[in-house]
Amino acid sequence: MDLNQFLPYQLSILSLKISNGIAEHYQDQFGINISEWRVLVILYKNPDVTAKRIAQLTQMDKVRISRTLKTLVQKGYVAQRPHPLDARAKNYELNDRGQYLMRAVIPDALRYEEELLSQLTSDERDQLSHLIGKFNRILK
Amino acid sequence: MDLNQFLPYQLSILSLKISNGIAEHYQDQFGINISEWRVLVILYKNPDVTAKRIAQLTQMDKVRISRTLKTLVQKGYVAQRPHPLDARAKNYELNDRGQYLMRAVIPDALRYEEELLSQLTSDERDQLSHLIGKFNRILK
DNA sequence: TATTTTTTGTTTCAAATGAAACTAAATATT
DNA sequence: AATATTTAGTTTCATTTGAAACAAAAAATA
Repeated sequence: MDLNQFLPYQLSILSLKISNGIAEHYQDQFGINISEWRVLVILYKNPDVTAKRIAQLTQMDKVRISRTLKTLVQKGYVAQRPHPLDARAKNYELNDRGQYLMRAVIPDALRYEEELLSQLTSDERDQLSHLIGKFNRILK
Repeated sequence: MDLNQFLPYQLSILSLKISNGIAEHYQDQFGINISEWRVLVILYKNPDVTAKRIAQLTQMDKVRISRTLKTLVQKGYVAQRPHPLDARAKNYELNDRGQYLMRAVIPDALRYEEELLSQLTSDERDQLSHLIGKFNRILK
């Protein structure tokens, strides 16, 4: 009964450790916070997403998503268009400025990840990505 | 350059997924929030800890720790005593009520973890615990 | 040993957060 | 078709959060 090993606890500490370091860097370097970063990643990968879809993909609160999208539109990184099938929803996508931003941020992010992953063996890297995938499937 | 695979991002989503589910349960069942839970875990494992030590162990902000400890003392789960060597600091430890609480909470927490881990193979479980340990060493 | 710097922890205050209530539209039910 | 229910997203408001300023003690330096 070793609580030091308690998984959710360990995982949240680990996740905090990693994102604490990253958050400050993003703010200083690009003027975006973690919420904005998460939403930008989704928008970068997905052409037309609604707030609901972002909620599903990020596990973020809908209020937070609503406000983050508003900010990103105000900052001029994101375009919003009416949803063709649902008048309540909007489709969001990166505009040119957003694309440009992401092309600056991503290499930076990947460099950080690289630095972290370089300290794992190739087997460990495989295991890690396998485990993350598996957990995400388990947790719906 | 697959951002879906971006580790810090994946990890924070995963960690959120897991703790979102847990947080509500702890609040309903035991009236404690995640901050309190984290500090209680530390106090359960360590006999005499200061706020500083808790910060090191949990990655939590010092203001949050200060307030969480105050709450836990008020709720009657934690005793505080002057630090023998440093008049600025205090030593904290679970009192009887705190011990009693943890003996109720822990089996519950472990049951949840069990449920999660039962969906991994024995190899995957080993890999997971190895990886968490390794990351924690890498990240100081 | 007097003075400066650093460390530990708390308080203040402005910003971030999210539950609850709300609007408006879509879907289901009668 | 009319009405009720559910869904998508926003606003309000009370709470949580943490940066910055602070107090007090310890450690370092002169």
